[in-house]
Amino acid sequence: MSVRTRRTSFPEVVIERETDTEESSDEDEEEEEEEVEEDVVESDDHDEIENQNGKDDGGELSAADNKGKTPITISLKKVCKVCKETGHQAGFQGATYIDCPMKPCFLCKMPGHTTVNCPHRVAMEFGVIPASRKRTHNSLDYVFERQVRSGVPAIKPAFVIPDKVTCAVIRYHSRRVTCLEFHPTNNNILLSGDKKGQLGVWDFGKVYEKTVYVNIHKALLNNMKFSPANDGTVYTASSDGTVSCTDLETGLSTSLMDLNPNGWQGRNSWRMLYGMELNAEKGLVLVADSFGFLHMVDARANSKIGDSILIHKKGTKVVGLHCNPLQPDLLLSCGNDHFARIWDMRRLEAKSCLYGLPHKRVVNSAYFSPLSGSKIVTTSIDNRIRVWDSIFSNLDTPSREIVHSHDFNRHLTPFRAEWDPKDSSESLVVVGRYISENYNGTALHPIDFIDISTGQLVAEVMDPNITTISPVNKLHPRDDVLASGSSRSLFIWRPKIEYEKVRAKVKSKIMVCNSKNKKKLGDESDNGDDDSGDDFSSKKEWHNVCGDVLHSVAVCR
DNA sequence: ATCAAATGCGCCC
DNA sequence: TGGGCGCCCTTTGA
Repeated sequence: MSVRTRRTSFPEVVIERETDTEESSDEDEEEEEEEVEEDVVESDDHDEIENQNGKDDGGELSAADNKGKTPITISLKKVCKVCKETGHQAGFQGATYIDCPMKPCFLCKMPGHTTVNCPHRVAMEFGVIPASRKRTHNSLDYVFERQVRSGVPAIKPAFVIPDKVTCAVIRYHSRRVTCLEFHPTNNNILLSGDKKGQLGVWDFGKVYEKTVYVNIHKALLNNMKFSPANDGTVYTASSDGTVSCTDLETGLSTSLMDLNPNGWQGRNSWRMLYGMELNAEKGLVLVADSFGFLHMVDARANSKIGDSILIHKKGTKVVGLHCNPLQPDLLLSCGNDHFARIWDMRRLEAKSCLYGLPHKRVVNSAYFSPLSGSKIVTTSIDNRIRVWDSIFSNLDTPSREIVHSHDFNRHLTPFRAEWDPKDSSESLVVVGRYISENYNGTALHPIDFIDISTGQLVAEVMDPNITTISPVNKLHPRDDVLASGSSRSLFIWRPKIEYEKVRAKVKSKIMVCNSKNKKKLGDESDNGDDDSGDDFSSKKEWHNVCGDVLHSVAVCR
C-alpha cells in the first residue's frame, strides 16, 4: 500500500490505514497507523466528507467540524460491516461468505462459532430435542386416534428427488413470487402469485402457454387455494385486504371480502390478509389478517359468517392456516406472535385454542402432515424446522428441531417447509435455503429435501444458473415434480430420468416466445449442441436471451 | 458500473 | 406498550 504525500495550505488530513493484511513485509510499517497529508477540496460547511475510495468499502470516515486547520481524520482501516470493529471483516470472499466472529452463529444462532464451522452446517442431523413418547390423554386422543393412527405406514419408501430443471419461466412475474399451487386435476398447470397481487397460470407441459391475471389484487397475493367444488376456480387472499374468487378460464374474479372498504386510512388501520384455508365440509373460506383475527366466509352464499375471532396476539399477523386433512374441524394457525395454535372449529372463540406451540421467533408456516394429519411441521425464522411426530403425544415440546438456514432478509418471501404429499411415510419435506454454499466458485442457494423423522438432509437441489434464493417451493401432488419460485421466476424440476424424457421430446420442437430473440434462438437450437449436458452456454445467456429453448430448457418472457 | 428503493421485524427507549 | 430506527449472504432496474 503506497502512501502519497502532498503539501497544501488546507487542513491536515489524517488517514488511518489498515496494514495487517500485508503481513508486515514493509519494515517501516511497524505502526498500524500512519499520518499523511492529503488534498482536501475547499468547502464552507462540510461536516462530513465522502470517502471517495470506492474500493475500500467499509472505510470509515470522520471529519472535524471547523473548516480551519484542525486535522481531518479519515480512517481507512477496514472495519467489519456487521459489528464495525476492526481486525476482521464479514462478507463474501469469492463465493464463500465469512461471518462476523463477534456475532452468534448466523445459522444455528448459538455463540462461540460462525457458520463456517457450525456443526449444523457440516451435517444437518441434529434433532436437538428427542421425540416424546409420553401420552397425554388430551382431548384429541380419543377423537382422532382411531381414524388416523392406522393410516401411518411404518416403512419409509425411497425418496424420489426432482433435481433437474426441465423448464422455467423467467421474468414472468414483475415482482417476486409469493406462493405456488398445483392444479388439483390437470397435472401440468401451476398457479403462482406475486408481490404485486398478480396471478399466473402456467401450463408447464406446453411451456410457453401462460397467462398472468393482473387485476385480481392490488398488493401481495399471500395465499391461494383451489375450490374443492370446482377445480376451475381459485380463492386468493391478499395484503390488499380482500379475498377473491377467480375463474381461471376467464380471469373474472369476484370479491368475497374486503377488510378495507373505506380505502386507505393510513398504515395503522390498513388490514391485510395472509393465511387462508378452505374447509370443504362446511363450505367455508377461512382467512386471517394482520391484526390477529380469523374471518370466515360462506363460499356458496358469499357471506361472512359470524364475527371475526382473535386467534393470535392482537395486532400481529396470522400468516398461516391449515385444516387437518382427515378432520377438517381441526385448524392449525401460525403467526408473528411466535405461536402455532391448534383449534377446534366447532367451538371456536378467542382463547379457545386447544394448544399453543411456542417458537422463539415468527412462525412462517405450520402444516399438518398431508395424509394422516397426525404430524405437524413448522418453519420459524429462528432457523429451525420444528416437528411434532404426533398430535396425540405431549405437544409441549416439539419432537425435533432441525437447524436450517431460512431466517430471511425482509426482501424475501418467507420460507416454508412443505410436505411431499406423495410420501406415504410423511417424512419428506422441501424447503429453500437462505445461506449460500460455494459450488465451484459460485454462491448458490440450494433447495433442501429433509427427512424430518431424522433431521437428515436427503438432497440439496440447485442449478448453476439459478443464483437467486428460492424461498417458495411446492411438490406436485401426484408427479415427481418440484415447482420453485425464485425472485420473479418459476422453475419446474424433475428427476433426472424424467428430465431426459422431456428433453428428448422438447428438442424436436422449437418454441419461440420472444421475437426479439428468434434468430438467436434458432441458431441455438440448430447447432445441436446438446452434448454440453445440463449447462447452458453461459449464465448471462440463460438469463438474457430470455428466450426459449436452450437445450431442453424453455425460458419465456 | 453504482445506487436506491422496496420493505418486515426485532429491539430499544 | 408503541413508535422509531436499523438491519448479516436481496433483487431490480434506473
